[in-house]
Amino acid sequence: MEPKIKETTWNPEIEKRILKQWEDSRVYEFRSDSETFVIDTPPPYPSGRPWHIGAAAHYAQIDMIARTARMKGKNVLFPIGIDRNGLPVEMYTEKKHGIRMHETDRSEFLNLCATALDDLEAEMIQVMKSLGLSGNFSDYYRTDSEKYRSLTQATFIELWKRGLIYIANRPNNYDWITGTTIADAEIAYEDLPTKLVYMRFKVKDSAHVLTIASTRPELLCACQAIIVNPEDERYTGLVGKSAVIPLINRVVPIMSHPSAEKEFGSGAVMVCSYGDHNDVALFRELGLQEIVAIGKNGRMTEVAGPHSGLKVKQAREKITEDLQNQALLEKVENINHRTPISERSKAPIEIIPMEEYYLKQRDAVGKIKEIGSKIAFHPPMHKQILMNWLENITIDWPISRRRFYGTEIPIWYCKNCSQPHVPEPGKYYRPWQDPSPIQQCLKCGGKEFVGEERTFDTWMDSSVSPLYISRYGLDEEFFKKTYPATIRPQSKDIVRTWLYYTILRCEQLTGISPWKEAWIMGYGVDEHGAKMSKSKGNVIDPLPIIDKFGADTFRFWSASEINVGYDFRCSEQKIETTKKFLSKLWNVSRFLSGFPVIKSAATVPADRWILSELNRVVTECKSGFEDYNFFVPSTSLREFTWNIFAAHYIEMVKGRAYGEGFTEEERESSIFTLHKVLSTLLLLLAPITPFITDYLWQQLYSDRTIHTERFPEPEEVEDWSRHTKAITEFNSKVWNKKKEQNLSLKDPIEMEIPADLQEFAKDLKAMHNLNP
RNA sequence: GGGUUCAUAGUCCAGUUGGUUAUGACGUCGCCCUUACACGGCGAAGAUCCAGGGUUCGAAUCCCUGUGGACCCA
Repeated sequence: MEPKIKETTWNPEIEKRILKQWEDSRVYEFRSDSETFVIDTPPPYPSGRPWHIGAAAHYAQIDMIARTARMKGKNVLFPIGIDRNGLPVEMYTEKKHGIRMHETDRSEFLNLCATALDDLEAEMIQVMKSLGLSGNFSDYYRTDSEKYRSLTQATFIELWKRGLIYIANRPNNYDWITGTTIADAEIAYEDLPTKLVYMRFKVKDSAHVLTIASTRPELLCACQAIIVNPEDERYTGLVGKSAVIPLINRVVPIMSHPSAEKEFGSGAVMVCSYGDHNDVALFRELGLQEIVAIGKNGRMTEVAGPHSGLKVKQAREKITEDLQNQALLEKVENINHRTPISERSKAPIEIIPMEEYYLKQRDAVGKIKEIGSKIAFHPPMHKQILMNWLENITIDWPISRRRFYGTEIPIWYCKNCSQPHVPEPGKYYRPWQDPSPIQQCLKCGGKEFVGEERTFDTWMDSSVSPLYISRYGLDEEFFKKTYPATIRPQSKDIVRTWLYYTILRCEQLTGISPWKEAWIMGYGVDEHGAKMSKSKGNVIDPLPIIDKFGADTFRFWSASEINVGYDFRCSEQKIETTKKFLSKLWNVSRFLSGFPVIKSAATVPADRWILSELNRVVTECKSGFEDYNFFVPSTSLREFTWNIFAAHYIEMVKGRAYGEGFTEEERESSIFTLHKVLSTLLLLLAPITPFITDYLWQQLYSDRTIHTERFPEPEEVEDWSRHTKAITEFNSKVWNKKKEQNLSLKDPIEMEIPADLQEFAKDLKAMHNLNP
C-alpha cells in the first residue's frame, strides 16, 4: 500500500498556502441570514514591541470560540479591531522623539503618534493573521478612525442631551507626568519607601507642643485642620484649641474625628488639600476651605512661599531640612507607604481640584448589578471581580482628559457667555481646529465660539465596541441581528474598566446588556510564574515562535496549556514539544492514507471497542467546547489519539488492515473503523488546529474545506470502555515479557490470552505474533 | 484590613457528584530502526496529594484552623 501522503512530517510552511486558500474562498464571511454568533473581539492596543505572547495565545483562543460556533452551524461575526486611542502612544512618542506633548504643535504631535501606531499595528495584524484567525481582516476597524470617533462623539452627544453628563470642579486624581486627570480605575497602588516626618506644632496660647507625623510635609502650607481620634486620651484636652503650623505660622483648629488612627505616627493628623482621598472627604465633611498647593505642572504653587516652583519631591526634602534647622523636627522614620500611582506613567497621583466632565454612573450601579448577574461568565468565578468593583463605585466617572491623542470632546463654548454647545451627532468633530458648527449661542445669542481642547478617556471609545461592530445608529436591520452580541472575550485585568464601562454605556444607550456571555482569561506569565517584563528580560516574542513551529503548534499549545480564567505559563520549550503531537496526527493520517475510505461495514469487537472509546471522546469534547474551555478537548483528543488509538488500536488492527490472515469482511471493518475514527478526530480538532486538519481532510476525505463541516455528535453505541484497561494492560504485559526475554517485538511468544479478552483474540494474536 | 484564587513526582498539569493501585506531559535513565511516525516505540525510576484537626466504613476531593504564593480592592 502506497500511502497517499508522502512526507513523514507536517511542514508548517503549508500553512501559508492554506491561509491563501481561506482568503480566496472567503470561507469565514459573515452572513446575517441565519442564526448569528457575535464576538465583541477585544481590539488590542499597540503599546510596544514585541506583542505579548500571552495576548497571541489569547487571540488564538478567541478564534477557537469563533470556529467552535461555526462548527455548530452558527453564522459568526468575528470583527478585528485595533485600539489606538490613549496615553501609551503619546508617552512612547514623547520618549522616541525626545519631545513634550504640551510643548509640541498638536497636529504635528498627532501625526507622530499615528505613525508609531501604524508601525506597531502592522506587527499585531501580522501575528493575528499568521495565527489563522478567522476574523474579518478585510475591513478591520481602528478606534481612532473618523467612523469610530464619530460614534464615540454621537453617544456622548446623546447622553449629554439626556442630562447624564455634567461639568464640575472637584478634587481629582491627577497625573502630573502625563498632565491629565485620571479615573479611579486607572490608579494602581505600590508600596514605596518614604519618610514619615514628625513635626512640632505649637498649641496656641499654651506651652504645649503637638507632634504630628506625615509623609507629606510639603503640604504644610495647605493644612487647614488637625484631627485626633475622639477616644485618644492623650489629646482630649486639646480639642477645640488651635495649633500653629510650623514654618507657615498660620493657625488651624484642632478637631476630633474617628478617621484619625491612634496607632499611626503620633495619633494626630494634619488635614491638607489634598494628601489623600481621606483628606478630600474631610474637607467636604468639615467644610474646610481648600488651598491649592500643587499645580498642574507637578510643582508647588505660590502658596508654598519660598518653596513655590519646586517639584513636590524637592519641596518635601527642602521643608524637612528647614524644619530640622529651626528645631521643629522631632524625628524621621523610614517606612513603606502604600502609594497611589498612575497605572500608565507610574507617577504618584496628586489630588488637585479641577474642572472636568463627568458621566453619571452612581445611579446606574443597581441596574448594572442586575445585568451583570444575568451574564454567563466563563469561568463563573470571575463575575466576582465585576461585583466587587460595583461595590466600590463612589463617584461619577470623570471622562475628560488633557491629552491630544484621543477622541475630541465635541463641545464649543460661546466666547461671550461661555455657554457650552454640542453639535449634531453623526460627524467627527475636532473642536480644537474645526470652525464652530454652532452659529448662534442659545443663551446670549453670541456668534463667536471657542472649541473644547480636551479629549475623552479612552474607555469612552472602547466601551462602545459592541455598538460599533453592530452598526449602531447606521444600519437598523444589521443592528437588530447583531446586538446584543453573543460573547465578550477579554482578559481579567480589565474587568473593572473595559467590561464594566461597556455595560454602563451600552445600558445607558440601549437599555439592555451588550452581551449574553463573558469569557475571562488570565495572564500569560513566564515559565517560572513571574510576570513578563522588559526589565526582567523574560519577554517572549510570539512571531519567531509561530514562524518556527507553525500556528497550529502554537494554537494547540495555547489550548492544552490554558485553563480558562487562570494564569498560564509560557515557555518556548513547551511549545516546541507540542509539535510532536501534530507529528503524531500526521503520521497516523499518513498510515491511513494508504487505505481506501470505506463508508460502512459490519464491525468486529475490537472495532466496536474503539468506536465506543471515540464516542466517549466526542462527548467530552462537546462539553469542553460548550464552555469554551479548549483545555478539555485538546487534552482529551491528545490522550486518545496517542495513548489509545495509535498505541493500541492501530497496532492491533494493522495486520487485519493489510489483510494478512483475515477475511475480506474483517479487513473492511478495520479500514472503515480507522477512517471513521480519524475523520472524527479531525473534525473535533478543527477549531483548535485549523491548518493541519484542513489539509488532511482535503487529502483524505473531501475536496472541500473542513471549516464548513459540523461537529460530530455523540451516538447511541454499545459501551465497550470496560475493556480498555484490560487491553492496554495485556499489551503492556506482552511487551514487557518480550523485553525480559530479549525478543524483538515481531518475534513469536507463547502467552495465554485472558478470558475477558477472548473476543479480541484474533487481533491480539496477529499483533503480538502469539502462539504461532 | 477585606476579597478572589492557588498549593498533587525535578518541572508543569488532570483528578466532574468522596470509592480499589492518583492522570498525562516535559525532563531523567535503560533497551529497541518492529513495513505510519527516531519529531518514533517499549520499559524504568520518581508523590507523606502544603501542615494540623474534623465529618465518614472510606478524603487529594467535603468542613474548620493554620502556613506559603499570586492577583484585586480599601
